Amino acid sequence: MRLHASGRSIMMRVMTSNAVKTRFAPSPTGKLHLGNLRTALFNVLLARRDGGHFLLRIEDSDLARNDASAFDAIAADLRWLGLDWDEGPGIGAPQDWQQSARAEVYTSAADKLLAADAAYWCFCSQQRLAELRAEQTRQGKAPRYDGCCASLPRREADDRRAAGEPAVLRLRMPQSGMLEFNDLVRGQQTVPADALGDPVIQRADGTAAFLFANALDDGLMGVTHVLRGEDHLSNTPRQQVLLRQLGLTAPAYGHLSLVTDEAGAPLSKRSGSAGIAELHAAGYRPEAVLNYLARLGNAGLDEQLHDLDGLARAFEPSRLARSPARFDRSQLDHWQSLAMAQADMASLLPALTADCLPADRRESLVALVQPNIRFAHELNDWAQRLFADELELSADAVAAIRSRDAEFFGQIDQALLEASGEIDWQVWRPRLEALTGCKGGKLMKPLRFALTGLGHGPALGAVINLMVPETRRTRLQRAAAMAGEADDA
RNA sequence: GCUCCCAUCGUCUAGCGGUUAGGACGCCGCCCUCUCAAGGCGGAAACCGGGGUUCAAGUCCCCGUGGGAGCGCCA
Repeated sequence: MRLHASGRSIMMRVMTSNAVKTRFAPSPTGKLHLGNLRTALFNVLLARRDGGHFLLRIEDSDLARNDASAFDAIAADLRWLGLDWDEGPGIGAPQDWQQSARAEVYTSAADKLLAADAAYWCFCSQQRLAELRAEQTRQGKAPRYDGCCASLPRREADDRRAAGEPAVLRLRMPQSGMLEFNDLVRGQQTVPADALGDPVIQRADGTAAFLFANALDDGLMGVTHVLRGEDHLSNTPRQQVLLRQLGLTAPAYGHLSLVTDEAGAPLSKRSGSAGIAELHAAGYRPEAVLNYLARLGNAGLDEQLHDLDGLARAFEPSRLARSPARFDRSQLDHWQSLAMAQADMASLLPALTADCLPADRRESLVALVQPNIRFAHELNDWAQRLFADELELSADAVAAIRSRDAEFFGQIDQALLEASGEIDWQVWRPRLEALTGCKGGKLMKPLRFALTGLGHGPALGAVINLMVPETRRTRLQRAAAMAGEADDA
């Protein structure tokens, strides 16, 4: 795996000393979708707002599902959007941010919990657990561990383990009372303690379960604020108990509502249509995606396109929506249009790959059509349209051209021949109107179609100036021929 | 089934007891323009239902309904 933090991130790390630290902790099991990405973004915004750090932690403790290419894809997506991390891949040792490199950390914390009797060995077979769940479900009760092994004497448990009997480690949860915490976005939360069973924190193979590794790392790494999906809401009390037993400070948690697809169904790792890589490939600009996502389920921002710092300034977790938010392509497109309108030349030129135009007109073309396009690849359509030898004419174009006669195009062609260099459309338009006897749209529409094949586009005077004179002639003569045919017919 | 979360225009949302229920995207119309885009102006469009509390409820409470999550040796 190759991961590098940007220079800017390293600078941030050195220059900031604020205690706030947020994190994004994906497991490399699939690609990021917009919901994941929004979670990452919100954590970045919170860190930025308070001048804190953002940590990218790779949660690959479950080795079987680890996937190096997924890992790279996640990093690539985040980097594309400029969501750089101050701590994580590319910075320091893997032990600082990759769970598969931290096995000893989890083992030693597990030992501590065991020693404090905050956790216990459970020898229940998977079969027994399955039967237990089935029975509980049948009785209409919530399926959860019944505490069968909770009171096993430590001595006996140790003997059974020594004898090679497989066992998992479970965390002792309070049996009664209420578990409370204050959620950054949802406010005060209360869960009855008896609704929660004792969760497995270490698997039989000795690896740490998600609940455990995730909370422990937050505590150990000094994470102060965690914004995560609402699917973790009910994990929170367990993680808090866990950290308390270890004497670690739990971060403040805030739970974000889901992002659903356009049909209202939950986004999955398989939702290809809303995948980041797909949006990238489709030509969406990172600023557009960022500005759209920053407002999804979030109010309080103005209608301007902002960079990360601008978005961060107005970020406030308690203002985040608690209800699910639906992905809406037309709103993303709106931000894409704004982003395109404000894009700078340097970021647009690489997208212009068509080679049918003179090198010295590349920038002029971009400047001319930028206000008319939504995606950079459309530059190539315009390049073809204005500079290619061949121009395909639609039925509409043909009809518009045939609405004038051959003389019309011939006159314009001849007149334009006399023009040298830049033509001043303020002068030339009235001149052509007088020459052809056609005013306004009667002149412009057929001319536009003859020259570009389209009925709309940038100001025609500018289009004419940008075009190569020979191409202009070819097209006018072709139009004259077509109009002539119409006369004959 | 149990526990928890959620519910305002099609969509994203403002609203934190008294509002002509506001904005944005999209849509429609007009203006501008050769045209498109942009911009300007205008329009259609919402409080899930039922009970309370209150002089007054989108706003507070309860019950429904609908949606979602969790209840795993997944993360």
